[in-house]
Amino acid sequence: MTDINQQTRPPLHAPRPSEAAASAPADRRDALISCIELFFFAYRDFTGEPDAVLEEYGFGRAHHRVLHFVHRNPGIRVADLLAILKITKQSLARVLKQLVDEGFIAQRTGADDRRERHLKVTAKGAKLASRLAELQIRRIETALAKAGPAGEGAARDFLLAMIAAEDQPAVRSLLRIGAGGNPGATAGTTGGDPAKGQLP
Amino acid sequence: MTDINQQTRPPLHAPRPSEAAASAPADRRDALISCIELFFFAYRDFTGEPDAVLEEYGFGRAHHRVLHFVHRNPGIRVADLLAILKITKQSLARVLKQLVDEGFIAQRTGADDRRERHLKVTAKGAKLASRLAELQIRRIETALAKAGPAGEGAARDFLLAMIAAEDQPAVRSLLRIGAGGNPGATAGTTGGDPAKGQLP
DNA sequence: TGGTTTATGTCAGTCATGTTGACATATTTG
DNA sequence: CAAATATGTCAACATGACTGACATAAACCA
Repeated sequence: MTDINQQTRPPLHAPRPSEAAASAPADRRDALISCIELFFFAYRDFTGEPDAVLEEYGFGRAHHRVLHFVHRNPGIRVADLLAILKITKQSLARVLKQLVDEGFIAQRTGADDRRERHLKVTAKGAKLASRLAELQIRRIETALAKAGPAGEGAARDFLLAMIAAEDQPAVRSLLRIGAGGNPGATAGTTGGDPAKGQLP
Repeated sequence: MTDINQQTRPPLHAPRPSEAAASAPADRRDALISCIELFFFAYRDFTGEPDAVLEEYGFGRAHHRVLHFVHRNPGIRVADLLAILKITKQSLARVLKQLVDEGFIAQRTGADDRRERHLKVTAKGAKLASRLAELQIRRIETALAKAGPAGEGAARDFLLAMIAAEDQPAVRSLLRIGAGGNPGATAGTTGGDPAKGQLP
């Protein structure tokens, strides 16, 4: 198997044609493209460690997402989970059923509206969710540290701004985040009660 | 269908037990957990627009990744692509075959070593790759702008630091990135020729 | 009250993308 | 020439997404 880390060949990249010219925009474009790639590699490694743990339980990425958001939002309804994950109820059903059957998540009929199912993690589920979160927290903590103290806010602003504009109010509400670091940029959109209306 | 954006219910989150206590670490933990969620939402939206375009062609995420790295690394060998993507040759074969059959990628037998296949995009492939890259570039450009001018470097450092330490040399080389923004943090690891040895 | 809407669950089939394992072919290398 | 290497290919399988159809219970409303 060709290891990515032991090669004795010339650099992979032929200099791109536009690169030699004194073109500032081409350099700029290159920098942005490398951000695309950084984001790809970063996300892959971000999920890598949890995936290894989940495998011990016979779970996958989908289980992690469900467990995480139920852990973070005790009493969440099925419909809310679907809205957050943006998957179909059939997709959710498969993994949720496993998590419930194996005792990681408990369901309870809604008191107000008895059609609703409210989900929360069991002690067992909380333990696994915390273990997985710990791995990602540590990685993020280290990465933020390397971005510097001032860089932490910037990194958060960057991630938030990467989210589609139409989803941002919901995400801000879900995460209890105020207006972004650069006020004015989203002015006009920030005119809502941050704690109400976006997600149930 | 419950829309994520029109609800009239109380806030989803019950305040977590640890939240009321004057615990700085719990707040810190919460902030980091919201980064986990930001990263999840950000990556999903990051790939959302390209996915919609790819669908027009009957392609998926896997096709985009292959097309992207071939576009960025003309003449790349199959083995190198496998090392970058970290998938099996069987997985690669399926999507690569489609891209070749449909004229987006061309193969050429290696001049030095005739066992090797060197891949590059065709004009048609370059056009699609550029179109997809443009979508992601614009999103990143906007997001970096919102992180502020000083935040741009921080965001890049953050993403790079999110990558597993053992992959960083290879990624730095692939992206032609020098040592990270915070010198000293990775000191000792940075002692290599940046343009050689990591990837072919 | 009774019909409609809503929240949820479930069956059945399909698709995309990853995996393992086995094996074939061409070419380079020792 | 034998062994190692780079690539390709067949077959089977797992995961996690999708669509479409239908069932049930509860709430809402005219």
